[in-house]
Amino acid sequence: MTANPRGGRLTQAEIARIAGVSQATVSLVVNGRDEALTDDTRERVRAAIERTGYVANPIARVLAGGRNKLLGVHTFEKVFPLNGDDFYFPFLLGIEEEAESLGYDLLMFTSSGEQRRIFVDGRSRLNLADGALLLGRTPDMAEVAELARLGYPFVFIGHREIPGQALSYVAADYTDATAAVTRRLLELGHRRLAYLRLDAGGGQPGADRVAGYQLAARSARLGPAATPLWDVSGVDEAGAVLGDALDHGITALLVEQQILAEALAAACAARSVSIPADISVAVLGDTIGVRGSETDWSGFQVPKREMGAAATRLLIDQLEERVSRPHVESIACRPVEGSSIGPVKTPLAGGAAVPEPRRNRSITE
Amino acid sequence: MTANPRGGRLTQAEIARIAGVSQATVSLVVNGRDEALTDDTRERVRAAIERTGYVANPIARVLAGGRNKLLGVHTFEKVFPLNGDDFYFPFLLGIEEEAESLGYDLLMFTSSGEQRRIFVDGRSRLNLADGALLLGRTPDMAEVAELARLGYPFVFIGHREIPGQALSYVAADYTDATAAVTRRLLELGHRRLAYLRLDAGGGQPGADRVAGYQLAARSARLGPAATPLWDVSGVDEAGAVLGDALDHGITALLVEQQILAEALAAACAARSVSIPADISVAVLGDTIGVRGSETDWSGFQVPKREMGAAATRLLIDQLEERVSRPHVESIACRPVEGSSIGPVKTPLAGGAAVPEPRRNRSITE
DNA sequence: TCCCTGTACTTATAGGCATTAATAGATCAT
DNA sequence: ATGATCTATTAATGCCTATAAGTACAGGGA
Repeated sequence: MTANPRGGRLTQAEIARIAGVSQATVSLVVNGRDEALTDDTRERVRAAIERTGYVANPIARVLAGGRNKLLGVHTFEKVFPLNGDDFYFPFLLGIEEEAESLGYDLLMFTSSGEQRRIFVDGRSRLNLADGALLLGRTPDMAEVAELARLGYPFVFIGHREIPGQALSYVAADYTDATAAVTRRLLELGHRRLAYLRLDAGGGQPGADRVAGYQLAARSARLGPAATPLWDVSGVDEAGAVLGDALDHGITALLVEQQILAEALAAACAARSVSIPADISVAVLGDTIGVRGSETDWSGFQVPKREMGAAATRLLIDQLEERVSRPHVESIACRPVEGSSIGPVKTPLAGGAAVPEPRRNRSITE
Repeated sequence: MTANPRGGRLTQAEIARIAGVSQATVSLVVNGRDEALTDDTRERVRAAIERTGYVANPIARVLAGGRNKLLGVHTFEKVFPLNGDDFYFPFLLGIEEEAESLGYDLLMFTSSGEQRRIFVDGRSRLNLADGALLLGRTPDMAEVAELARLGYPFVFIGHREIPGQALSYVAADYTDATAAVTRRLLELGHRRLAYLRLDAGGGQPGADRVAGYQLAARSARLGPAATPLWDVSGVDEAGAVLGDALDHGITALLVEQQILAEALAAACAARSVSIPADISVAVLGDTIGVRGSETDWSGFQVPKREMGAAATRLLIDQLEERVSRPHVESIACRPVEGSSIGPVKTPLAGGAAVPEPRRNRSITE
């Protein structure tokens, strides 16, 4: 709170004194509820505000039950991570742009620990803001559920579900995007595909992608056996996975994480296997841990910026009661043509199921 | 504000009612100032708190305390820029960490336009926070001066001066760091150096670097003529600059912007000139516009994270009146040994001044 | 008995704002 | 002139907590 040049704090009472009106009148002007006021009164108050640079104290405002045009941003991990990972950056970009254009400021909550908590001692500091945007790869859903139960307005960025609790969220349509990539590969003549993911995939977004993959496969009358799902436990397994794929006549890979695709590319280079001439590889948008790439990967991109903007818009719409809560919004992913997929090399007579991989490549579902 | 499950809000007054004491007594227990209380009273209050799950409302708490534990962050350009430039990122990292550990949250001000304004309609939203951190390559110093005039507590990240106005800022010691790099080159036997910068350099930080360069040169009894300053108008000029340098027997370059150094590296590669065997190149910390590099540049790094942390600490110290305002802090840059400088190839007999470059390479000062 | 000194609390207030009920003043009809 | 009806503004209240100031009571000394 700024001290005014003359010592005392800058409050509505002070403005009122300067303008020769009551504190209540200042409050009316500040909040635009000044229809009833004389132009003269309004102007005197405005002039005093202008001259002093007065701004309402958000704390007092919240306490008094008002709104403060502050949007909370809670991330379940550090916003600005040490390792230079850009995960949050594009989201924040969209959030900032949209908040800016709608006249809201951002309140970024800091909190210690790797896993950040909303509730500390049973209370949430989010209350400082009118509503909040929640981001994070590893949210504590118990905390989110509690927040929802309390009726606090928030929008999650990313598809999140709580059983028996409807949530507001803005999600990329991974299912649709993955289905589109899968169909594209089928169009190119591929009949033996595999879906690869690290560490059993990334929660709900991962599950959505797999759903799209299987959906497209079923539509093309490819059964589960012909469209396997391989869990890879680390990028160092890339070589072995590639071997398995080639051994079993797989001609196209859908890879959830780009970092895994990069490892595959290295493995391909080592064996003189060409992408896409020998094998097509599509990347499904997850760029965790990647900084730059030699390859122009085909697949799709997650519209992070748009998601951030849409979530911000949605939250503000809810706060200003233009949209009922909860509300879900879906954003299409940006398809990337790229150069890592191509027509199948030697189309096989369809129908032969893909055999089990040799080693610890488990097939899920 | 969290609602009590049973409908009414859970306040100290409510706890007091349950425990049969006054609200003030509850406050005393909550804040551990209960030395004067009977064990019995204390226990009754504690039991009531326990049973209801009451926790003090942080908002009312700060209102009563007069501070809101909010630190404003104002950037004179977009915080999250479109082009993926990480300029602000490391600063924010340090700010976030320090704010977190000192119990402050961050209020990021959004505002439209490329050049962001502190004052909109004659008022400053910074007042929302207890104090603010200011960042930016192109600050509007008139606005900063106005802020200082109003007595608003702020700390600038980066060396900034306003004539006749003392400011608080945390700056990297470019002068010292550049002097150190220069001395290192002199130790390696170089006697013909040049300082290269794009677009007439980067304001105050640029001026500080040049000062360090010239300081070290003078100490080594090299006059201005032997230590020229070349302004380069664009990276596409790198080839020509390199030609000039080689023609004139210059063996070491101090390059303000890494992006210019990258262009020089490309030019060297094109002419089969080796860095550092044929020419030494030191980079003076400015990484604007660079994403990754093939070269392990010698020179120094700007301690952005430390600067952010130090500025945050300084601001909080000022707010909590442990340090008087204004206050200036200097942070040493991290020297980088790197592999782009080496001993001079063919030491010349010293003393010969560097001739003027042929073309539009102007020598400043 | 009266005063004094603690002790164990309570009362009152501030902190800055939003909001509602109340009031003074002006206008109008009767 | 009197009340009725508006209109512009203010006084009062609540939000929840921390804290300074105050009070009631007990015990001890003179």
